[in-house]
Amino acid sequence: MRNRLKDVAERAGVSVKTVSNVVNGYAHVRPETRARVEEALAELNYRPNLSARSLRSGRTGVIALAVPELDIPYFAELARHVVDAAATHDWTVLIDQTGGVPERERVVADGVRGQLIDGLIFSPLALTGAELARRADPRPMVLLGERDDHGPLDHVAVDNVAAAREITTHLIASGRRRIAAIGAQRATSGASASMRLTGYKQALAAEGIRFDPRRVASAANWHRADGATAMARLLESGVRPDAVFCFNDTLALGAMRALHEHGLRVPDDVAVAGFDDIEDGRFSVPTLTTVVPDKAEIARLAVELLAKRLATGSDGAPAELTAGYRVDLRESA
Amino acid sequence: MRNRLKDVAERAGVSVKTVSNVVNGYAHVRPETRARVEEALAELNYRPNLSARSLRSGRTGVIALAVPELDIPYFAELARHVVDAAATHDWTVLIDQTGGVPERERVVADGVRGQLIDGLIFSPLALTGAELARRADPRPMVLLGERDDHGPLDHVAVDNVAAAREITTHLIASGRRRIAAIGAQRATSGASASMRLTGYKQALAAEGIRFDPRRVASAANWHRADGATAMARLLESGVRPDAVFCFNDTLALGAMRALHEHGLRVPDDVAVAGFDDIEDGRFSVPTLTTVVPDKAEIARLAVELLAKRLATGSDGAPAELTAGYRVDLRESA
DNA sequence: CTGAAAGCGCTTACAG
DNA sequence: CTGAAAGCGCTTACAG
Repeated sequence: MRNRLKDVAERAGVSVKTVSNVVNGYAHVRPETRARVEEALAELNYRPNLSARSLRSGRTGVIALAVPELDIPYFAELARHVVDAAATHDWTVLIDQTGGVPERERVVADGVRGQLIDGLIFSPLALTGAELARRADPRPMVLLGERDDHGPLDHVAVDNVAAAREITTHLIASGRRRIAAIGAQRATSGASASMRLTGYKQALAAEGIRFDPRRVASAANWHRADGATAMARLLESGVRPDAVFCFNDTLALGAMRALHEHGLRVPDDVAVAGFDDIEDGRFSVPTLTTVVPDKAEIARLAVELLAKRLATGSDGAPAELTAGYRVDLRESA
Repeated sequence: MRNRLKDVAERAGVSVKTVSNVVNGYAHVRPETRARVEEALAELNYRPNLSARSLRSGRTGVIALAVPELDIPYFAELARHVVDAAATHDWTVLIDQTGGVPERERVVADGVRGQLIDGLIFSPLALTGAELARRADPRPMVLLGERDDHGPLDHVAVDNVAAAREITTHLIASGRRRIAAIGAQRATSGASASMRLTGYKQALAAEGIRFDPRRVASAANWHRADGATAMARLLESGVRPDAVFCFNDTLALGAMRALHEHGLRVPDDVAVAGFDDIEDGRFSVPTLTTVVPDKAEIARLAVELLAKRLATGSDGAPAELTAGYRVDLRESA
């Protein structure tokens, strides 16, 4: 059974143009004509061929979201919000996982998708702002996540320095002095790590606590296993923290696990704070004190930025939008 | 800057056909010609227009994965494996979230995507096998998740009854007798719940333990919050379980939280077992004993089934493939 | 308010 | 080994 516009037109006894008008909701179609067309549309179960439509119109109605990994809860939750926000524009979201691997990030930035997508929302880990700026793909791209080197690119972020400072200040205010940090990374892996480290240092300085680099544990990745390893390393190195600020929640959950294995209680012996507000942290034992970025707002702003570029043909100065956050005090600190 | 096949052809001084041959890797192009074309391709930064290509070929190279929610860790982990498996076929994956809402599931099954996708991998919750079988979309679809009523449809599943029986038997073998179950659902929400309940009952019967319906708590959804609520309800109802089999890991994590809030220790007072092997359960305190379905195999089998349909033009009897699982004994039971 | 026709960029028989 | 040309299904000026 064929069911092209042409077949519908023949069945309804009108021209292809008229069927197209009805399908696309244009006004100025006589009610009787419209009814006949709609009947034919239903009878043939007509579905527009999106390839043909986009070949003609230059738009596919598909945007891509590229994140390091979908099974990192933060990105899964973010993806869900992006899908929801995109739905308000009738856009479909195609999800790319880069693994944070430079080569795969480059491929994403350079538009491997060919003309499959209208635009890209990208959370890069490895690529620098300069590399991103000289991408070969002309389609609009919105960056997610904090960067210190963003070139002339739209981007949406949360004030990571302020948030990290605020939650560290809370640890200090609750009487902790030997505060460790987990999650430091070499500068190229996005800037979240360095900004959260900066906020941590600022809080210490403001309260007159000397920064001790031995209390900072790096983590190449931010999975639970990395948090557990880093915490164990810290404990076994002789540093005796009474609190630890983990740069994300999965690190924190891993750190809590390691503390448990070392016979230490949270928060009695060591207070633990995270960043991201993933669902796990609301049900862990103990529940996790964390920074709650407004993920829905991040997604909404990113999608709207893309919509604006798509509407204006990519003109205009790059936008730098900031989404809100709050610190949620729970049981762990 | 235009960069169609035609522009490349003009620059290289050959016909469009020859450029197409080079782009698509067909043999029989003279080396000098190939070199000239490749140079022109690079100079113009040529990207094929996927809309045009698929309008012509009838294939888009995109498959869809439809799951209830991406921020349910099991589905996020599964999605990651599907994306990986699809990559081996050079396919891109577009992800749909249905929320388990009947109307949205119907829209997915009936192929709203128009001709955007070549096939669909679908994990339905609300739709019955009969409803799925009479879908309006001719493109191949592979079902994920256990069903008792699968019509003539390809599907990939894990033996849920056996797995549930096995983990419940472990609880009994470790000396528990008052074993509760959390996660029962009315039949329409997929069949995972009813199959896991069946396996649970079979294990009790095999060991001569009377089934007590008061020990079964239902959960409309399977999030952590639902597990916590169900566990609390069970504890407050006067049932005094010494173990609980939760129908998935997020329920189990929520249940452990509720047990903690009621001052009960896991596993000393109450043993807890889950299903799914999400990453959280490997780092929770205590770590979670669970059924480990082979998610990579599920994804691989589903993608291969789709590939086969796509290759044979959808002919052939429906396939019913079973992926493996194992029970992983950890600290909670 | 409706129709006939061009053209989006590609692939693919068909010739040569 | 290479070229000229048709056609995939749609949208959109252009006529009427």
